[in-house]
Amino acid sequence: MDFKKEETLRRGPWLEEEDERLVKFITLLGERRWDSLAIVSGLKRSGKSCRLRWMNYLNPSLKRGPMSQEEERIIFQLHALWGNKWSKIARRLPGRTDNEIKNFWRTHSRKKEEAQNYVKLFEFRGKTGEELLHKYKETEITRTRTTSQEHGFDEVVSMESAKETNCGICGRQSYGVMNSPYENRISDWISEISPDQSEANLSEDHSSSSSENNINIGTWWFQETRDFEEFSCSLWS
DNA sequence: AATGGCCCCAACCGCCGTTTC
DNA sequence: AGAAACGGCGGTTGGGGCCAT
Repeated sequence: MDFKKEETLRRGPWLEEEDERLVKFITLLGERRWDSLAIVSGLKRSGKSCRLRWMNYLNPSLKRGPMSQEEERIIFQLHALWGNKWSKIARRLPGRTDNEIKNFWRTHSRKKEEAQNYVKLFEFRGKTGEELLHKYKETEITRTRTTSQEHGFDEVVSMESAKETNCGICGRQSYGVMNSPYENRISDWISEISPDQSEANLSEDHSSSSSENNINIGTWWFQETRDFEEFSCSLWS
């Protein structure tokens, strides 16, 4: 890339004004031609950086907040199946990004591994280790709840709730997806520009969420891997 | 109150495959 | 056909926040 051009590019955390400008231009021009979009918008960012910011943070279809148990289970199982194919795994979890899943995995796989090592150690000493696993799960639930509260979300649905389990990976609301002030602002920007379109997207989300399916994904997925793949793919169509 | 260590996650980097011209 | 631009992906980094000391 041109050295002079690169020299003037901004890096590091995005400012609110930059986010707002980016959202406006994406709404006008669409999610493509990122280099051109970066230039036209006047943002002193690379196209790649703009794309990443949108894909990983600004896109209103993204979920916020901690992973549900169902999501965690899916991540662990798919990782066992596919390895570090984060984007592939992310496609099975609408609203979650590869980056998010990658970060989640790095954090929690280590914890889980540690817990399992303890279990092995205690089993070796003649104990069951179930108590430790239980303890681990408890701390994870506590973590999840406090994290949600820290971020100021409107509602937190218990990870044990039957509603959430039944809705699986269907829709944002079924996850107890909450509206952080920042997320609300992004939605406002978009609706300011094209209220019709955002409305349409919302209703589309609703229909594609297929809550009528009422399927407990977590319990049957491993017996019905193929069906699940088809089901989750259909969420994206 | 200061500080050092740890965790989390947004952002960046480099590579590679695909698309466009 | 080939070069350049674009987009996607996985790995890595850096900074902010939290917590224990």
